[in-house]
Amino acid sequence: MNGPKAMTPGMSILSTRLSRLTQLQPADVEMLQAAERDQHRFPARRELIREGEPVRERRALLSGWACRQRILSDGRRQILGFLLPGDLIGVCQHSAPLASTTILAITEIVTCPVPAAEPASGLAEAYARSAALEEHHMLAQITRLGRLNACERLADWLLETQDRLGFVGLSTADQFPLPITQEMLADALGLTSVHVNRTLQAMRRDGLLTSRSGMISFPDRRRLEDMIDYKPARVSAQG
Amino acid sequence: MNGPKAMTPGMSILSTRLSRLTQLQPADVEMLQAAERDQHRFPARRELIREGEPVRERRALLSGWACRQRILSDGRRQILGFLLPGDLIGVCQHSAPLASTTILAITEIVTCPVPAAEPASGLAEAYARSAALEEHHMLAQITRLGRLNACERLADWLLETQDRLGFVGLSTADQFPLPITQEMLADALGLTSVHVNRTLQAMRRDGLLTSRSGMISFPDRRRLEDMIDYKPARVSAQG
DNA sequence: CGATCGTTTGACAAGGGTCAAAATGCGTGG
DNA sequence: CCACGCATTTTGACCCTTGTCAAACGATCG
Repeated sequence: MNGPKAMTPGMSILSTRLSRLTQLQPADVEMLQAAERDQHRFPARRELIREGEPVRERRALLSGWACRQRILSDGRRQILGFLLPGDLIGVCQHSAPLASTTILAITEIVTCPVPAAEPASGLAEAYARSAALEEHHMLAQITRLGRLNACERLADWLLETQDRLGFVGLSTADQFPLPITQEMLADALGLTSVHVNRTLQAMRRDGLLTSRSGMISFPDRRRLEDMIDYKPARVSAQG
Repeated sequence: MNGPKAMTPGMSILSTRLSRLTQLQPADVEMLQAAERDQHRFPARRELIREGEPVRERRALLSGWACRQRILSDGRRQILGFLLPGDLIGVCQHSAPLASTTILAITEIVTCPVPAAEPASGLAEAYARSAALEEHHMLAQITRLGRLNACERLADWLLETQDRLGFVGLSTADQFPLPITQEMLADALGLTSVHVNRTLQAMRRDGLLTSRSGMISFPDRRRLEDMIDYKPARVSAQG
């Protein structure tokens, strides 16, 4: 578990990501950067929100990894998705919302509050596009679990994750951090950790990926993309 | 394929569902009922929206079933979710949205336009809660595909579907219409139609369900619920 | 230098997939 | 009212991907 060290303390990840989602007014960027100064730190393994409880406040992730998860009554776990730096947590349009999932810090994480947006403002548009992206990820997850085999699931998820990290400048062209265990990967991809392990080994043998000390890289990303017909997320006609 | 006949032509399904989601002003209800008069009919198998194309208008489903689906390059299909009477289609907060999935009419369907809502109005709240419910269904779908076996997937999906239909008065306590083929069920649940068939037979043998001419009923719904630890959707602290 | 967590390996089992064909149901037209 | 044609459901035999259980190995940290 060595992700946090690899990530910068998040100087302005939130405003970076949101202004890449849509053009923001300078006043909005300032407001976001002010909010980012109000940082709150959580240790790894801490639950931020528990499924079914009222959502108190809207927060954004500035650094570290978190996940949304559900535990079944017999102990099986499903990781519904991962939260990466720049992502919004619990931002939702209706009043009195209940948390739809538990949110768990994977590494140590830093969060900040998310300023409220005027209706129809650029900021509101950015939040809406962020939500649309999140929906896109959920749909991708459904397709992965429903119709892809183990190798395809891994490839698809890794490509998506590299894109998401790259979007906020946390992935270089050739490598990115992966601060999660194979067991978490298994719980996210609907597999067992044993099978994830074997599939990763096979992919390494085939030259599809290499990894060392929590960093992943693709010798030939194009080949991976072609293998599973990967398409990057696209949510709006503008940008 | 005999669902449509079993459903009423949708006198006021939309306003019924939305006002069950949150308290609405009489003026809002009137506006919705006016919108419902502007009906548009689509034949079964027609694509309403194609993935990646701009979303032109917001519509609501008044009667019939539709689904959101994705086709992989080699022909595999994943059904991401089903749209039932009262559901909103393509309602989204940001400008210039692109359709995240193709939407396909399963039976013949009737739709109407969805009136725009004032920010912070009761109507806006209703739309937001509808979106939250939709997110809930996607999360349930992820858990189903990731961590439930074939029988559990069927049971979980059937219970959820009965609840959704019951919410708009389309399910009596003991039976509800299921106007879809086993192959569609397979594409939704990440299985093959052969396996869906065998699993359904096993469930009938075990007295978990009975079906005849497109109607499903549960001899003992409680038993099914206990079997998979089913919890009905809950999205807001109020109601 | 144990203790602990995570990764790796092996042998075996099983849930679910594949392929192909038969049976059933159903709408249509004569 | 019957017969035909198509879609859907059902069945059988066989196989493969993935899961299970258990143990060994490796790294990291107090």
